[in-house]
Amino acid sequence: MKKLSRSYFKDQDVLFVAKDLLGKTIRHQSPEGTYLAKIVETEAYRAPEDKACHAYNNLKTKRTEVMFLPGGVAYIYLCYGIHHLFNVVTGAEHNAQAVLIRAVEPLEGIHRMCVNRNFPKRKFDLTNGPGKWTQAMRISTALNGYSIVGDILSIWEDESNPTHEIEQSNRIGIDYAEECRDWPWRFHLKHSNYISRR
DNA sequence: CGTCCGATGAACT
DNA sequence: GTTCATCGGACGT
Repeated sequence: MKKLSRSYFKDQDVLFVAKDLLGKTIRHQSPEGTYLAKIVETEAYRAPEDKACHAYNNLKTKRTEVMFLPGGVAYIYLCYGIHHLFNVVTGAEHNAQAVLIRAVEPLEGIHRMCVNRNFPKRKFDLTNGPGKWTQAMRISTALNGYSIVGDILSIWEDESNPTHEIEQSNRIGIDYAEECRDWPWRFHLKHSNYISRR
C-alpha cells in the first residue's frame, strides 16, 4: 500500500479525484486505535459555479475557508446539527473544491466501529452513509483543517490496482441547488454493499 | 418495502 | 427565524 501524496490532491481536479478515490483505503489513527476502510461512494463539490457547494460564488466564511486552502486537508462540518460530514479538499489554493466521502466499507477496527455506532442490526448500516461512517470511525469537526497526508488522517492506494466498475449519478440531498442538482457528480462502486442509496 | 417527521446546532438572512 | 451535502424510529402497505 502506498500513501497518497499532497500533490495528488492539490494538483488534480475534484471531478478526477472523486472518481479516483473509489476503492482506496482511508485511515484514521485515533487515540483508541487504527480505523481502516475502503472508499465506495463519493461526491464532488466545486466553486464558484456549483450552487450545491458551500463556497458557491466563492463565498468565503469561517466555515468554508478551509476549502480555499491548497488540496490535501480535511473539510469537516456539522450537518443538521448532528452529523459530521467529511470532505477532502482538492485543487490549487483559492480554488474551492472538495470530495465528500459518502460511504465506506470497514476493514480494520470493526469492533470499535460497532461500539461507536451502538451495534446496528444490519451490518452495512455501520458505514453506508456520510454521517454513519464518520461516527463509526470517530471522525468529527475537531479534525477540520487537518492534513490528510499526515499521521492522523491519510488515504492509501493498492498498487496492484484492482479493477472495479464505477457508476455515476446525480448528487444526493441537494434539491435546493436548482440546475446543479442534476449534475452527475456522484460516483460509487457498482458492486459494493455499502452504498448509501441506489 | 415506503413515507413522514423530529432531532439538533452552525451558518446565514 | 430559516435552512441544511442526515439519520433512525414510527407507522402504513
